[in-house]
Amino acid sequence: MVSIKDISVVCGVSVATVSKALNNYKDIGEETKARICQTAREMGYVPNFASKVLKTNRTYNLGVLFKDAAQSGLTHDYFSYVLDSFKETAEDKGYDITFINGRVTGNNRMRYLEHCKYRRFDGVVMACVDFYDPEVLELIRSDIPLVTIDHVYNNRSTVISDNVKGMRDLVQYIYRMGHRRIAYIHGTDSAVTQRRLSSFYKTCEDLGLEVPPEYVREAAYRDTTRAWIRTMELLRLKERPTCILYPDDFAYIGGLNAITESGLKVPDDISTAGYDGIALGKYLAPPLTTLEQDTRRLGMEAANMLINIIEHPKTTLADQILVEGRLFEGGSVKRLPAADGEQ
Amino acid sequence: MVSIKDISVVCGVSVATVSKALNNYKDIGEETKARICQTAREMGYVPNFASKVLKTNRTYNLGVLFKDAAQSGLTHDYFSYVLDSFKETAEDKGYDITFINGRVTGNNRMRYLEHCKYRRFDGVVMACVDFYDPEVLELIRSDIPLVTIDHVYNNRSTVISDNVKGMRDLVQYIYRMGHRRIAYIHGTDSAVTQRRLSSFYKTCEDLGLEVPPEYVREAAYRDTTRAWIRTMELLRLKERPTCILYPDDFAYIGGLNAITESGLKVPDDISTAGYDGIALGKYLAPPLTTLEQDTRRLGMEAANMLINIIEHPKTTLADQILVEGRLFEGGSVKRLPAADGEQ
DNA sequence: AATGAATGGTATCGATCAAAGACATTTCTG
DNA sequence: CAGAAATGTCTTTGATCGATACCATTCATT
Repeated sequence: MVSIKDISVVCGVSVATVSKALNNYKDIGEETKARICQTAREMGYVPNFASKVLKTNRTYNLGVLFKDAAQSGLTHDYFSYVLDSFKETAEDKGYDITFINGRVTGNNRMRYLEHCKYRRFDGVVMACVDFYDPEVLELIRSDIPLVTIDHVYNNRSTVISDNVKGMRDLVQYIYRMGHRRIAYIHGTDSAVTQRRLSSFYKTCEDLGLEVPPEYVREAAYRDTTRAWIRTMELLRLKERPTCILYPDDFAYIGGLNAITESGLKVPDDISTAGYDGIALGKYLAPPLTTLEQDTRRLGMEAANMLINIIEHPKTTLADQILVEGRLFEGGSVKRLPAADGEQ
Repeated sequence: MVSIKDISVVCGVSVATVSKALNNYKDIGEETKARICQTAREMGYVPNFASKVLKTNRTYNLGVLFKDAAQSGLTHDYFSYVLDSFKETAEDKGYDITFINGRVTGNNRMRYLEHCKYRRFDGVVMACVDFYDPEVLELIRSDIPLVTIDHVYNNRSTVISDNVKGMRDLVQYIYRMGHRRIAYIHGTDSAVTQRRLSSFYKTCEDLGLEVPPEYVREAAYRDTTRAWIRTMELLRLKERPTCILYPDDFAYIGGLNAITESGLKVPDDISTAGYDGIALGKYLAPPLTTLEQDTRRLGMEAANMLINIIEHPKTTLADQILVEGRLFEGGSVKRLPAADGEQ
């Protein structure tokens, strides 16, 4: 591997001069600079990242922490979109992406924070993690620049999908379609779930809908089996809902199977809606009505926010960006004759 | 940040001794070692990765190159599974994962190889890339330990999904189900496509099936629109096929829509089969018959292979691991009355 | 005196950075 | 106007980041 030392010898200058030439310092002769850069190129010089980091303490590497309950890893169809967009944006600005994990060295395991310190990430983004995990909290409390996605901590910047508005839009739409008996199979407890659930209740209340307790049930995100069970329970109720909301589009598939197996059809016999807007939903028959999260913008905003914190630590206060979703009108919500004269 | 220097001061020993203690050298007193390790822990010592790399030239970081034609990035539903498994395996062995890209620094863009050299990856895995891209070839020809997935190069190790056997299994199954007019919408030209396509022809020939040229058409992988068009073309043929094979499960969705829009039903009016075995396929109605690729094993083998090359460079020759898939019998292939007396 | 175990000294990896030096040019001063 | 001082431009020197590795040293034991 060729180093600046090698270049300095060839060009007959000192290493410092080479370093300056390659880093575009102003106090260097135009001609010398050109000659050095030219030589560097010819010799196939690639800077040594390790020694650079050692001196500058900047890695241009960002850590990504992600670990959902279902262990879906990179195959998570909401997060993988967000991450992809995050990656694109970060790479455009010269940052690389490395995954944070409980790094193994010998027989020791590093905690997340240790791993971040070890790799000297300039910053960290986290999503979908167990936000009460002590290791996660330790990372949050550290002084590493950090952005969370879909979870708010004190003094930490966040990009968050607007679940309150999203759920409201969804419920209002369903209401406008004439539904008055709306059930909600919600995800397990988390900040996201809480926000969606309270928005669900609030919106129903505003619309003058009563929500029988048995209409609200829990099933883990992306858990098709559980969604199947909950759907069956709802279908067996004496007063069956006319529309069921699911934790997410993927879990919905389980619900859809339950409905089909019960000899019912969407949307003729029962209406449904999901949440997320994953690719597959559009191709179901009928296409699933859902609240499409703006994954591109979520990832992009998170990356910009994080890089901003890294590059302007002084001027950046803990901030919060709310990213709105968009209602996707599939065909899974049937228009009912309005129960009380609404259009 | 605490360094071994700090520890050496506290313990009253030299930095060399601390280094030895922390790295489990044998020529060090048990007691001293214990004391040093204890102190290091108490002081919250985390080794400085950069200086370590500078001396040892080992980063324990692997580069991942992935860029498919459709730019699906991390959301690719075959690759994201492979990568996830690769990541798990690598992390278990103490390696981290970073994405390779045309890294941007200032106004220069690094080529893939430069990026790898810069980050000093111990090894590289590549999948789904344009294998004829000059930058990719440059990387292939370099001396960096490297494993490719689903593409064979001279002198480079590969993990490859057994597309020949996969396609054969699929076609034979369809034949056993009584089908004699089988169409194949294949992906665009690539090693994978070639293998599947020639296996398709070969198997048909072995089974004594003639394949009219108009039964074989092309549509890019994951391209639902193109699959829709090709399906429509096939459905309009005078002698319509009884079964259509698709490039992959995702593209199939486009085909399914074409079929539905034509007023036909799967499998009653026409049978279908995909390739890949993505999660969604099982939840379609009927579940899609497909050749499920063993993504877990592909990722795992690739990681093991790569780490093996890195850690035993001498003893490891360029190798090739074939990973078999598994036929998933969904319900999309209808049993037909056997045309010629087979069971 | 020879052996072996434990520990220490120090050059080194490849870059950056502050400070100093070389040299030419401009400005000042008597 | 000559010579000294100051200024500015470009380049070099050498310390430094934190760990490793080789070789040297110390001291107890055989």
